[in-house]
Amino acid sequence: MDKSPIKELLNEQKFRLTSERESLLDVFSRSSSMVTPAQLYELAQQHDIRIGLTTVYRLLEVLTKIGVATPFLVDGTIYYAYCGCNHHHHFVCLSCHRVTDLHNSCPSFHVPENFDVIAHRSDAYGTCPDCRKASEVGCNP
Amino acid sequence: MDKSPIKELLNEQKFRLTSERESLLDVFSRSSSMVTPAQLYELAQQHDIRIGLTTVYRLLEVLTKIGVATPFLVDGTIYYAYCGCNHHHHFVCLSCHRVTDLHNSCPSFHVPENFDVIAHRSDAYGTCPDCRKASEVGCNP
DNA sequence: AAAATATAGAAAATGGTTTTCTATTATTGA
DNA sequence: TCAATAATAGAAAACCATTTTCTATATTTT
Repeated sequence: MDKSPIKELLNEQKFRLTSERESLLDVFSRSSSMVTPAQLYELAQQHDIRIGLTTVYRLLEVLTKIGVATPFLVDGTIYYAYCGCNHHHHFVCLSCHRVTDLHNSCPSFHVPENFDVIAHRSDAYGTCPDCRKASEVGCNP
Repeated sequence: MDKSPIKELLNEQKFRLTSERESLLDVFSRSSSMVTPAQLYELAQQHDIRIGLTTVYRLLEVLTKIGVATPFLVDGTIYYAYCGCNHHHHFVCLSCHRVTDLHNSCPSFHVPENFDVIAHRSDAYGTCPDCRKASEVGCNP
């Protein structure tokens, strides 16, 4: 993956792309599901990346600030999805938490006078093909 | 406000609308901003409603389950907005957390084959007229 | 009315997240 | 290049929102 655009975004706000963050970012960007900080920490360890949990929290924080990560609240727990550098919407599987990027056109919000829209979220939730199949097969009472 | 549709929704899942919940629901539904559990607890106390913080958490939990409350994650903290019984979208002021209901048509999500959309969220974030004015006036360096 | 079920609330426990502090590492600037 | 400044890493402790326990009370159901 090309990290230079992310590096630029980071630099704009005086954030540094250290080797720890770079490896962690690699793991994060390759994950097809959204992950909790603890899960990302776990993932990193499986890839022999030795970093502290604190570092994971801090990376997710800066990535969220620059828009490369997006936090999701599902059933009370906070997950982060890797979003790269361009705006899009998401389909989130409520069963396996896999995230599929959607490239629909953005909805138009008709807000009252003098309201200033500076961001929006527009995401779909449901069941992905795999989980759908699994639930159909496994449902044997 | 008419609580009977909410009461029905609660009953469907064997939840009870006790007097504590009823008063708390009144306060919650009249709040124009989204609130944290602690803030709702605070609000209740100001209205001389003596309930425990635990009860606030539990009410928000059941209201979320029946779709009458919606949790929002803003800057790492979880807020709940009162949503009543009909689906709509939201404008959230990032400054004062006031919530304005939007009644736009729902966006159409074009998902790949065999993806099953069962819910969606589509919300706008920005600055409300009051906060916009405040920031313009108060910005005196 | 009696039995079963759900709720209220205080107190304690839990656990995700943040803070603190020190040692490194990277960037700036003389 | 060599300081000086600023940002980061990481372990440990602190913090605090949320959940769990447990007992008493209230509401449904039978």
